[in-house]
Amino acid sequence: MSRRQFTAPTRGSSEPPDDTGCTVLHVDMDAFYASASLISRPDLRGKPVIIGGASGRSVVLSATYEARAFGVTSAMPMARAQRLCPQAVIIEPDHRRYAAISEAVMATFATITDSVEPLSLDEAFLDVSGAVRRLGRPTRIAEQLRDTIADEQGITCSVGVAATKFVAKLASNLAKPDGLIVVPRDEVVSFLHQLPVGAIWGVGDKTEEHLHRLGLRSVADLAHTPVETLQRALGDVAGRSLHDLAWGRDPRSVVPERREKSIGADETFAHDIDDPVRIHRELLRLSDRTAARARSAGMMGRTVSIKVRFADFTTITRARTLRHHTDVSRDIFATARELYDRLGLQRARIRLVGVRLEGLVPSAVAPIQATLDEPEHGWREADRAVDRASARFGAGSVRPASLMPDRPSGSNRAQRDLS
DNA sequence: TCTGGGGTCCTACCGCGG
DNA sequence: TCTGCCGCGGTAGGACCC
Repeated sequence: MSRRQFTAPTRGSSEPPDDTGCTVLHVDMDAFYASASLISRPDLRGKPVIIGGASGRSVVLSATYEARAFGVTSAMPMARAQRLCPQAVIIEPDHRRYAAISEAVMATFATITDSVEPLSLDEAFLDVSGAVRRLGRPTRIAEQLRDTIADEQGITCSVGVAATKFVAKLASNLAKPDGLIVVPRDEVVSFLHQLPVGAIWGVGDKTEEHLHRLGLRSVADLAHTPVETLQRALGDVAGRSLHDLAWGRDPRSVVPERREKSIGADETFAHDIDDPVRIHRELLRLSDRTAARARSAGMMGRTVSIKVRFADFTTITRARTLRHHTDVSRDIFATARELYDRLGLQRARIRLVGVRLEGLVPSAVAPIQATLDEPEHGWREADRAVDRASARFGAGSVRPASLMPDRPSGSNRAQRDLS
């Protein structure tokens, strides 16, 4: 495997860049889902491959660089991706495999430093300041990391090495695929100022458009705009933060083990629906899934929110904060259903519904409130029994009657099951 | 072109209590 | 008793990320 060892960002010399003080590494797997899927399909290496669902409304999860050459990008509707690259092989996502590889990669990170901040399955920040004496300079650590991951997992990654998270992240992005970029401390400003505003982490389509309207196209433009002007345009926090980032100022440190603040599930229907019974059934299924995931994470939440997206793509959310924390499917469903019913939708055409549990705290510290109408062995125990059965016989082996497939009954009976 | 699913963070607004 | 101010929690929506 020929892999780029390092690249200085602003000069073409082959001298190793000065990485003094550059103790933040951003490691990002290259086309992670696609690379992981190809481990078991080596015959597809070097060919255009798209990872995504086969159903009409799914989008591209990832694509090999060969498919990207045809203009296929992640989050693009599958139908469009297939039009752009009809010869591409489509592979259904295998989330278990991705989670397993991610776990192994994170374990490799943990051998380098305790200070690992995962951002998602396929990327993380590492603070290697404590590892330099043991393992060598940051660039050396990054090289070793790339070799280890390639050897052990059979996939490549790109690494950015810098003094701050923000610059390390930009560097790994520019290093893709299969590269390593070090941004020496005294080159940060010149490195940043050559980039377009859209390269900044946190500047998406809307903000980029906004900045373009103000005549700001590069990070240098941003840096030389008075902070007050940016604050007027984007708000106090965003304006100040963008101005700081444009000068390479980023005080954020690597925070290991970030705790999740909400857990939820949503589902886009294959076709827009307007049948309240089907929507209630979907809310039940999503509430069930959300509660099971909260229990498996050992968390309980106090706010239940629902999301409804209509056929025209407008989206609304409604939330209710309960008196006590819960991880009980029945409680979450009852609240979600009430929130939905209160919308008073008269057969509006709905594209997506979602359920989310927010304000999470570890179950161990959440006060458990027994309700007056709850039997001695209450719904929490029933949920736990379902969790145990699911663990033993597979997810979905036990579920509410209304979620059983191929029911011969009509909507009246389904309605009763939900109540 | 026609937009998934999982999240986080920010802003604005409102009602409430001191 | 009324009014204004302020902080806070809750809610809704939007932008963004992978």
